[in-house]
Amino acid sequence: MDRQQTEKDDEASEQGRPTLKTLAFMTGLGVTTVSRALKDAPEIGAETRRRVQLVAKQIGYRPNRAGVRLRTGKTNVISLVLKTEHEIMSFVSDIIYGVSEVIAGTPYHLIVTPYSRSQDPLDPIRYLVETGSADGVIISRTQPNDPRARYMLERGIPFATHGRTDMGLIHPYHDFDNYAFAAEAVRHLAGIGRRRLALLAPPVALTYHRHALNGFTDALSEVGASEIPFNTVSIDHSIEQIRMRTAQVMRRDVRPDGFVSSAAAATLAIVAGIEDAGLKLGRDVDVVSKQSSDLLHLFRRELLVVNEDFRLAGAELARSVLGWIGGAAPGSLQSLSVPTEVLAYRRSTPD
Amino acid sequence: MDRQQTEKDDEASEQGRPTLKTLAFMTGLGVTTVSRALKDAPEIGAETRRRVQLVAKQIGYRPNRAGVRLRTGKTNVISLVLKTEHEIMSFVSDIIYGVSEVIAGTPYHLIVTPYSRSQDPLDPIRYLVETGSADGVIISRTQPNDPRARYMLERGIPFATHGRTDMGLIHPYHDFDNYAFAAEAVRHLAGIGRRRLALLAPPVALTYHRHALNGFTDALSEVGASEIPFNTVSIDHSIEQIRMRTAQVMRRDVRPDGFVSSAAAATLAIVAGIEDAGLKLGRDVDVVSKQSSDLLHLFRRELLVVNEDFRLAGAELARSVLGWIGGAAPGSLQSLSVPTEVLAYRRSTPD
DNA sequence: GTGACAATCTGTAACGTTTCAGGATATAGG
DNA sequence: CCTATATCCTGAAACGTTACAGATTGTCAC
Repeated sequence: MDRQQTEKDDEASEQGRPTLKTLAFMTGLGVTTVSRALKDAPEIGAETRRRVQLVAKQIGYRPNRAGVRLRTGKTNVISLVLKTEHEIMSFVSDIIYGVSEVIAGTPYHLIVTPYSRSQDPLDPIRYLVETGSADGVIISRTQPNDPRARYMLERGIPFATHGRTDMGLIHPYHDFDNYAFAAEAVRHLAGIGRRRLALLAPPVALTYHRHALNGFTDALSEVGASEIPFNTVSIDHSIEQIRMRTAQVMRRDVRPDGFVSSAAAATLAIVAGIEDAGLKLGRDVDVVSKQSSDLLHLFRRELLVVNEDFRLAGAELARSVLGWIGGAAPGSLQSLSVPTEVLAYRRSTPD
Repeated sequence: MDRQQTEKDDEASEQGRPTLKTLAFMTGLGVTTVSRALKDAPEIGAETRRRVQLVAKQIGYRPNRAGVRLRTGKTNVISLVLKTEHEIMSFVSDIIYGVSEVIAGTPYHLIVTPYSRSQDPLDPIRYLVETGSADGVIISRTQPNDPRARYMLERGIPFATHGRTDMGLIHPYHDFDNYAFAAEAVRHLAGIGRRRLALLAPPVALTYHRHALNGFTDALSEVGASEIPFNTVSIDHSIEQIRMRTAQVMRRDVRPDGFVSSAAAATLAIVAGIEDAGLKLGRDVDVVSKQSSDLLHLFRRELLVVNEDFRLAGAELARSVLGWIGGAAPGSLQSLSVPTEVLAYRRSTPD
């Protein structure tokens, strides 16, 4: 009797999770054949292929990620790079859910790679690229001239940015149309008689600062309203800073009668500042704000809102990265989310 | 001249990232020696050790994760298992930041493993364990008799729960003391003259439902106040449902003059419901709410709040899991976060 | 001088996968 | 009957790491 098989018997009867070797033993085929059969290689007979796949499914075979990764370099990982500073009413959970939605049912895992304020934003990217820790990367807080995007383009690693760059380089992105948002907001405010408008913009360093600003000023001249400068704060400032600054500007003789706010949390601060100055929302001043969940109307029903869907953003970003990894042209993986119209929950009548 | 070295020369002069082989070539040592030297093994000469470590640092050697994982089974991954349903004002970003904080500077990566409402919560856990995808797991939405905790205990995989179980089994957890929160809230409301209190509790299935409820009822009898039943909704219900239900109960003859709310988003709904019924916060009724970021006082300054720090929770959970992986006793890795006292921003005087 | 022993170091194998370079068999062409 | 070719399958090697089982020194006791 042939006892050279002893080793193989042992291996295959071991308890651990099944490997290609297990499958090979069970089907009586070679490891190579099994590997090929599982990925529908054409040089494997149709019947063999079905047989292998059946057995694999039956015993719940799952390729060992470490094995694949070591051999091929493919990590099956998408990394979401995040700044860990506390953003109040943060949208990152929504982005994560959006990404998750898309990669569920793919072999991809989502890893979250954090960096802190004190760090160079390039650090985590370098780490990921140098250690080959991910097949694709998603970044946010995108800048017009973004060193991270440039770096990844140079190394040829697929990525997508939340927000656009402005370097003449082509890469996948998803962005909310902040130009349209700001412009619509201004038009709406003008439509209800507001003439002196202030913009609480995103931080200057980020690309969408300019988008929002341009939409704001373009619409201002279109409707013939004027701007009250409000650029000493941005939505990155603290609630308290925005609140104080708002109160200050509202106490002036020439004060805004309308605000455009690029973030929901900041809007709370603006409203607080307005009320600190003894003025009333909806009567003395109106505020149009972006929001990512439908909460602002509970806060003050006079608030005017435009919705931004971060879960959608996450999903689009994930789709883009996977698309690039899958070989699609980066230029074809760009999307822009069109704002909803300005929504008024209920306006109190000015008296 | 010895040209048997040709192969080795080639390998070491390749461009890719350095491996043990590269280091071995550069130092003139064997791969095994290098591997040992890097982990301070005692059988390596002190000088050799320093030399290897110096070179490794110089050329920026980083162990290949796939190699380690394949050989040892160690993934250097912590998985955070999350339900992906849209939670408004979600705290998951804070938890993620807290976890990140702790695992920064360790070789660990954080992967987010989602599951959706429709799925068995055990599914993602089974996946992780069966595929050996993580060295440690963090779960939330913990139940008194939690199948996930039981499963992981059986398989011996380190984990920590956000919230406690009640199965007589010992495992690491971090929890906010919701008993103390609810009790304190009741005492505070009683202290300002409120006698008929309603509790908006966490969903019944979760362990901290009972904690909150017990704290609530114990304190009620302690201060001699009475409960207005409000258990047809929980903080898992939609804003609209909570709002409607609040308005209903506030229109009754015998209505609450105080609420204890276990979540900030739900509090917005409660307040909206109160005002729907034509009543005034701070005059007709007071509300004590948990909050995880300091926003509620902007919403209505009459709100009474207790802060819960989810970033801390994330950090503690990460520390617990790492501790367990590191061999600490699970029983020593449990922590309970004591609530801050009830904070009043500013109360309007009842008239 | 020799055996024992400690101190350092090293090669080989293995983890699970895919790729490379074939090998075996059958079919067809001449 | 032999060769060419297509079809289907296979073993060996490699990815980077660690564990195992030595190998090579030098030192010391006797």
